[in-house]
Amino acid sequence: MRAEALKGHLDGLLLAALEDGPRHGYAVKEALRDATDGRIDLPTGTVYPALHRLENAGLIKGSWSVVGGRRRRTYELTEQGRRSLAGARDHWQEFAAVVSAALGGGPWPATN
Amino acid sequence: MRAEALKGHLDGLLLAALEDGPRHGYAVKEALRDATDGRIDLPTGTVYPALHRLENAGLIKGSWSVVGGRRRRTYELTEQGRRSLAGARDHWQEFAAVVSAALGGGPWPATN
DNA sequence: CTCCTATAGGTAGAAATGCTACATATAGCG
DNA sequence: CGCTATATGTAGCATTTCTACCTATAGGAG
Repeated sequence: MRAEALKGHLDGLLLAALEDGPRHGYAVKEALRDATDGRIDLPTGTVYPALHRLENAGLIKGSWSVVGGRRRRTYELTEQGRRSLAGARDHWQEFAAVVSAALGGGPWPATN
Repeated sequence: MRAEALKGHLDGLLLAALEDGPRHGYAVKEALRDATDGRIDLPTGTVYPALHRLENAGLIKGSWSVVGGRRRRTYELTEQGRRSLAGARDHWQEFAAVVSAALGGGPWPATN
């Protein structure tokens, strides 16, 4: 799947991956990959900066821990993040409907 | 509608607007706006560069004319453009299905 | 023990793409 | 005459994802 197609929709997906409970960054990447049958397999250079962005925006909150000798930064949704996720779902629905209609091909309005 | 959401999907929409026959740039913009009930109302600074990109890529072919004292550049799909449009539709279908599934919320696979 | 892979986090710089703001020019209406 | 719609265009900005790197630990293969 052309990954650039995600532009503008990744944040919602990352938030959704955290909806069921806290996860660390690497687990978010894996969850997204597994949930989409491998079709969305983000490079780490995309995941980590995106999580930092979301944290800076106050949509998720991270905390350090050490598990099995490896340090982890575990993220969870903030209240604002939950609201943002709900908004992302609404926007996606509208966006998908509009693009599907326009692309799918019904007759286009006549223009001179 | 958040306009950045279009990133990566605009080309397909522009190609679709030309599927039924040639149109000039301004008409493409209007057709897209009318077909989407005003939800996709692109600024000219988006439309014209995008059409130039598509022409450079060989997906559309433009030609100058003068109608009512105004110069127009009329575009039509090339064969390659038609194939690209078909591909864009396929990619959109898959993309929309994957994002809808991941965002829509079924249970996420467990990860430690 | 050493090498390789998976796990875990990260940054720097490039590439793509849509937007804002501006510039130009004609037609037509009030 | 000025304003709006039509018609095309460019320059530079902003955002976002990607590629290519770097660091480090755990654990299995050899």
